[in-house]
Amino acid sequence: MKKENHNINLKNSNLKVTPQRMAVLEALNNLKNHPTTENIKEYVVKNHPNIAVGTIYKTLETFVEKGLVKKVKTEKDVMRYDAIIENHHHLYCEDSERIEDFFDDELNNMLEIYFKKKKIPNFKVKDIKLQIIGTFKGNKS
Amino acid sequence: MKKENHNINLKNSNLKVTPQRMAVLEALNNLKNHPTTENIKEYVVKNHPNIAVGTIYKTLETFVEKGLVKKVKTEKDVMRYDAIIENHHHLYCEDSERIEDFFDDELNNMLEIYFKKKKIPNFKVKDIKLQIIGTFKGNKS
DNA sequence: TCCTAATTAAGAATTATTCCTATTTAGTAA
DNA sequence: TTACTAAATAGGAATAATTCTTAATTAGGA
Ligand SMILES: [Mn+2]
Ligand SMILES: [Mn+2]
Ligand SMILES: [Zn+2]
Ligand SMILES: [Zn+2]
Repeated sequence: MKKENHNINLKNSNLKVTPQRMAVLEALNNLKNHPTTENIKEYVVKNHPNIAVGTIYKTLETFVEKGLVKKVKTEKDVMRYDAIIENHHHLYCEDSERIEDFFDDELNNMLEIYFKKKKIPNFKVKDIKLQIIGTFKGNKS
Repeated sequence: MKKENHNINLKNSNLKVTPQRMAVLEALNNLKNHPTTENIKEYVVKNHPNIAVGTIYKTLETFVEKGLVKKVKTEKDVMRYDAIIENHHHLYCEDSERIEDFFDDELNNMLEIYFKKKKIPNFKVKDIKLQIIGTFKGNKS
């Protein structure tokens, strides 16, 4: 994703375009595996050695509020972020911190149809995400 | 769930039966909404005013290790625990901290069949959990 | 170019959780 | 029963992630 797009995304959200925000957006788009704030800091610091860590926290919070990024649910004490906004699911590795994206339109359709037919009493479904837990075969975990 | 069962669960896990562990188990079984450590502490303290908060953390960690309870994935900074071990899904309220259990064998079967047929490359599925996000209608949120 | 509300840097403060260690205790075996 | 000992707990210090505070800086508009 190019700088132009970041620029546009920020403006669309009524956010001032600052070097710090551009840097965090770039980190989010380049880092895989649903980065922690720490991961993002490490990436950003390369080009912006003077950025304050509080700014990164604040920036991420702002981005979540504006819907530019999403938080990823985990059972750990560190927050992780997802630069991909479109609906998708996650593969959680049982023995490492690896979390991969999983896209599957067929699955989404199946679930949509299922829950359209079978209502949940007293609950209005807005979104469904799968946590697919298991292990990655082969390559680096 | 009666005290007898707690007793048995602990012994089966090779854990000494202590008043503290009994109390935490009882709290877990009585508190709904996937309690935090704080919730559990508040409950336990009623009958065990002298329990140390560190003991509750340690006890919960031990229970998770032994598979007596599970952690619940959230995007918050407080851990939440689930006394229900059998496979089930969760309804997450968008506007509150409410998380309810959702059991659905038909859904589980559908998913099992789906993923049996459609393999995920390089990933061995062990477990699938749905996060069903939305809002509760009516009653107290 | 100037103005000002928004943003940032820096570091203190907070919160949840973990760690440490002296003391206590559950379970076991004499 | 009693004594023993590994395991568990209490109490409090330490840590780690995150949030808060405030003075200085800056982006974007007039
Ligand atoms: Mn979490
Ligand atoms: Mn924390
Ligand atoms: Zn993702
Ligand atoms: Zn549950």
